[in-house]
Amino acid sequence: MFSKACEYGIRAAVYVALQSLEGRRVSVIEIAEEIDSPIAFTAKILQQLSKNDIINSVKGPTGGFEIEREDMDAVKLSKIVKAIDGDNIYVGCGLGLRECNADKPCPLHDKFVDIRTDLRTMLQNTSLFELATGLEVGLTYLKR
Amino acid sequence: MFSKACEYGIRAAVYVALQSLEGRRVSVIEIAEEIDSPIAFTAKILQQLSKNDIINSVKGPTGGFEIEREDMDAVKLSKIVKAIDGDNIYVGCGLGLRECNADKPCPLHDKFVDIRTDLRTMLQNTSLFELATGLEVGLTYLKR
DNA sequence: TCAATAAAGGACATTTTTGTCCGAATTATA
DNA sequence: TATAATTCGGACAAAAATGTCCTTTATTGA
Repeated sequence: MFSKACEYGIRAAVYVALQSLEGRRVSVIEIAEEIDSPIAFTAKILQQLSKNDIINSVKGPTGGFEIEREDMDAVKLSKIVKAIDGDNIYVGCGLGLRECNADKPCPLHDKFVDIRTDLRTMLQNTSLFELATGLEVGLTYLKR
Repeated sequence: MFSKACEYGIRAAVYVALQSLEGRRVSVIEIAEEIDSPIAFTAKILQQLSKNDIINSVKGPTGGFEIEREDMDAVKLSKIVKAIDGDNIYVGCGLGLRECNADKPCPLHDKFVDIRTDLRTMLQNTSLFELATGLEVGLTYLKR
């Protein structure tokens, strides 16, 4: 569904949000540890998130990654997915046709439209804050 | 969503079904031409489909691929997807966690369950026959 | 100012996916 | 029986995704 990079990216962003709620800025090493991901690869992904204004990065001692409380509401999953995987998941054709649409549909088009729309809606409506609070309360997990 | 191999596999299977409805057995070359896919790669995928009893293959002159009318009903998309991509798409965790379930859910678990279930249901309920007939009537397309 | 800390960035390595090539096996038909 | 058409199977090639390493840059605080 999502690429590995995107999975790590979402998990990392949620962890950063959770810690920012506690007022803590976190390092790549801590993030990778807490979401169980390869450190250097995670660092690359965090750079992408930072460049796409999804999280903030601060260099130097006491540096790390963080996200403002208001951005947690503004940043929806769709923004993260688009930044890392592009939007082909919920825009492209299920069978890989370039020009698949209601006028010239692939055999799966109609059946796919609903699922794709549900997925898009879910990603566009789910904020980082929402996901972070579930974690905060101990209802959800980011590892294993 | 699906791998390229799986996209080609579904398109190939639908084309074989369509031609079998007309009583024609088709070659790899014709299939690749009609679904706009790389020939040799498509040949490998057809082998997989054949080994998984999704389509039949016949060697030698006048040989090619075909599928029985009754198998078109029995073969659902889920069988093709499982044969090529495995069932991780609609079974695995959206964020890549190995042990994600209702007891120990990832932050996206609840929101993903519905979409994943819809996808699984759709794949399990859609037969090759159904897809082939849409093509036959000229309502859908396999190229571009 | 200097040392230590942390992200940024580039080069490289590994693995997986996608794709190609070619000879072997099978079989219809002349 | 010989030939040609076709799939099968293995080895190889290329591209993309995943992952690592090391140097540079920025910044803090002693």
